[in-house]
Amino acid sequence: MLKSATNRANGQKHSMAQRIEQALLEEIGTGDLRPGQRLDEVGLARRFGASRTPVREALSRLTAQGILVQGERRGVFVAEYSREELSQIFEAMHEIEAACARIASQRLTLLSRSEIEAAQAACVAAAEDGNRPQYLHANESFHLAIYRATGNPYIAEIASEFRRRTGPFRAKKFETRDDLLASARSHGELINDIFSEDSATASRSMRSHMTASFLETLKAN
Amino acid sequence: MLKSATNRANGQKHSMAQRIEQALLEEIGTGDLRPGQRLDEVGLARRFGASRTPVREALSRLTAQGILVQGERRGVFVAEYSREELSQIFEAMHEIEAACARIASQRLTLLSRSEIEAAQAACVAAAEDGNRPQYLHANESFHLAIYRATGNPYIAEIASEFRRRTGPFRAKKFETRDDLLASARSHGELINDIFSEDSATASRSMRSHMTASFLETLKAN
DNA sequence: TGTCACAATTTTGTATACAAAAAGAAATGC
DNA sequence: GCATTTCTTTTTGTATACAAAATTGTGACA
Repeated sequence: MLKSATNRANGQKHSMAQRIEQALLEEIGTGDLRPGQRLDEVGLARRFGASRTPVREALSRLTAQGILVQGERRGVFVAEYSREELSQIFEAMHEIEAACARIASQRLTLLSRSEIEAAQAACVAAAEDGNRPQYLHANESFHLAIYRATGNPYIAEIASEFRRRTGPFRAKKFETRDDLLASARSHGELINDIFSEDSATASRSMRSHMTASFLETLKAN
Repeated sequence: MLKSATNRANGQKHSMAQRIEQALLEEIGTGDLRPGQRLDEVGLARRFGASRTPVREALSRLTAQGILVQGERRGVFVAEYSREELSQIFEAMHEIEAACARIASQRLTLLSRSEIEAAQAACVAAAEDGNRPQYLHANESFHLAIYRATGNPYIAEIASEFRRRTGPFRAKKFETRDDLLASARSHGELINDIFSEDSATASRSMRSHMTASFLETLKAN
């Protein structure tokens, strides 16, 4: 297959490698690709109508981010964590998220306040509709809005990365409409504390939100 | 060039792509490759006696880690940060390192205590000799020992990553023998506080160590 | 002298080929 | 029947080729 059939044949402005990376990230995030599942280079290449080269590049980058892992034997797999590992990852997230909440509460601007509130409104709407995929998306936006509110893209990036890594595990805990409503309520309290302009309160509140989230996640896995 | 000339021709058990990644990481860490410098694919390929394929893989992974950045125009560059960006990165490190110190102080084992003490002894020795490269290495080991003492490989990895990213900037501040001695003394206080078994003290002490380090780094850049 | 067009060059992304290594399967010996 | 060896198949890593895009260089023309 010649180059001419790759880039412009579809509507994307990104390279094939980037598109594959995004697509895999999406499928892992939504749980279409399960933890522990093997990713076959030639299979993916066929699926995306590309050669192994861009597939390899995508896998390599996802591996560098810890989303995928190089198996002991052969092949690349969707990262799979034991309860012990999951607890360590959540401990790390716990720390980062708490720091984000503290910094965000110290630096709130009108813009970031609005973004957080808008995201929360979307969460509530999706929860009331019992629309799971929409809630998952709104929930990500909500946390991203808090990360952005820190004004520090480096912390925000770390936090997002952990969120991507734990996506498939956290996703499982949103089964019923009540799960969504409970999560949205929890957001509400969190917002109050972040907007309270007392950074210690904000940080403590985020810790408690994360602890709850972790317990739910453990139950669902 | 055929494959037979690649893997076993040298003494490494890693793939060419991994060796290139390591080599570049090393050179960036020591400052041989300066921030802002362009990395040419074909040039690197020639230099390592390989083709563009493994070079590309190495660059791609280093880019995913934020060590390198994709230039606006063409080419991949060693990441270069403005004072503003540097301050944001140090803020993030600040948070992570403080969390590490706190957790480490809560979980100290005989082993991790010994590792930290051994690393510090190496720092002191290198500082007294005025041996800069050796001090740089011992300094890394010291901080790595603290990260390991958290018992949490995920936090440790984040902390290490930041350390790699800021390596070339921090390295500049160790010019004279007195710089090394001052840094080693600062470690001494930090150890005392981490070993004090009061995690709040440990965290506060690390914050002050990092703040000092940041000020020194800013002066040197 | 400046600017526009257009040719030459470099750089990037992808495809394909192939050899080494590993895993799996079949055959051989005990 | 089980262990060991040998043969196949799959998978991985790398080299090379090539076309599209971007950059640079060059010259014509106003």
